[in-house]
Amino acid sequence: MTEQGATTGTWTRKISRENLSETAYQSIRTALMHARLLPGTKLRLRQLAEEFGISATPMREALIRLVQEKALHLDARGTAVVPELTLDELHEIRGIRLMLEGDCAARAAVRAGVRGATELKEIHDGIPAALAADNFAEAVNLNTAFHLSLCRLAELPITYDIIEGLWVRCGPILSHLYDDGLPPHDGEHPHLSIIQAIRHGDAERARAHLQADILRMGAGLDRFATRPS
Amino acid sequence: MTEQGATTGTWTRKISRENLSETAYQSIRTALMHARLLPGTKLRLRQLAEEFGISATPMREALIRLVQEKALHLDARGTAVVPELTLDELHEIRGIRLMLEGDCAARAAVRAGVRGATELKEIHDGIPAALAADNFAEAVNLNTAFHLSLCRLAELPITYDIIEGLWVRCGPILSHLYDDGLPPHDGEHPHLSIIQAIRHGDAERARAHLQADILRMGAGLDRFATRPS
DNA sequence: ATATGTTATTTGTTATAACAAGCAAGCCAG
DNA sequence: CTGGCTTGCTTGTTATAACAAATAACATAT
Repeated sequence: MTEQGATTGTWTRKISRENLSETAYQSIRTALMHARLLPGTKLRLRQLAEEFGISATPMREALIRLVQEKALHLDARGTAVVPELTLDELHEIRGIRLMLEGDCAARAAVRAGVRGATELKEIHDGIPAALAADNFAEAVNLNTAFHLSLCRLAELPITYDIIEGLWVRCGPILSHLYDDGLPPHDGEHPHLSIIQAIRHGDAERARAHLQADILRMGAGLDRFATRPS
Repeated sequence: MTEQGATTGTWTRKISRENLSETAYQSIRTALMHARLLPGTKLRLRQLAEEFGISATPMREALIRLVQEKALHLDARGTAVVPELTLDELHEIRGIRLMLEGDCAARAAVRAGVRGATELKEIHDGIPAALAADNFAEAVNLNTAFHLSLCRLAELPITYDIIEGLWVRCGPILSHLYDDGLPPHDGEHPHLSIIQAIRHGDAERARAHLQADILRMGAGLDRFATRPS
């Protein structure tokens, strides 16, 4: 038989002991983050379970987890529903992001340097390409990926989880950005300024440009939050 | 029969339908926050369910929720266990708290004013009293209550939830503070400085004193985090 | 026609049992 | 006595069914 020493590299891949609930959880979560589920959508237990081809128990677990991170909420009946975001909530999230993502940008500039900059550049380059093809959804997804990748570079796992949670919550309303494209920018695209600051290891410039980018994007979103401020 | 108009006032009270899983969830959560569960403790599904007098299903739901907010984590087998906190994690949490709680303090000073100050004073006054009675556990709980009440005064619900989540995660290691009492302070107790700043509506002074308090408490905790920094 | 009461259906909640994987104790062979 | 195997038990995972509450549909009376 083939011994372990007889081959180089890994030929075994981890058998993902695929948890049914975990899989369902990830599916719904990325659907939320990719704006494929609109605010107000009801996620019914048995119906969803059938669509996923699983039983109610693991389906319920997936929904519970999403409710816990407030990516969904339960209505009076107990049905999971994609939440609407009030203007107040949107502003509060923006405030938190300015602090936490700002911190990540600053730290990424110190820790990631050139390596991180190229990684981000690669992601960002897809945005103009997607826009040229009128593929707004893809552009928005890449924008999300850009921000999250940046935060990952900071190597602050707890901070990262918080930020990702905020993005999941905002996901459903990102679909509104499709309505009339991404907000404009004057001069160089903010992402490029961020990338350059990181490449140069300039923490404070990275923070400032990232915060400017958050505010730019936020302006485009404000109009679409539900009225009851 | 008695008509509705025949009585004055309300004689009906809302019947809160108590969820089994919700109750179990809250129980474990406050146990964690009050440092009654030590790091490394295993929470076995059936065993816990029996202790709570419920079946496995709602018990599992409670554990899942706590795992989701990282108040617990699952070992390789899938058993829920009270997590240990590494020094890195502790430091990261402190950094986040400096920002978010700092913000809450500043905003509380503006929005809560004198009203909030008296509320906080009432909580804080219990601390020297508890210490005088050698009741460290109570003193630590009051300290937690002080910080969380302060954050509630800022009326930033999303921020508050994040902060509370961090406190839950730190809960189990707070028990180490019992070992040799709360960290000392020179001069006026930091809480009193915070309260005064809030009473005067001085946002920046409130922020500064709160951050000083976080650093003071953090110093007492550093020694006890698990080694693998 | 509207309002009210009744019934049927939908939907979340909990309990229970079958299942699978891991771990430990014990047993047998060397 | 030790190594490896088997057996049984513990523990998480999933499916299913009984249950309870809310909603919707329908019928009836005013």
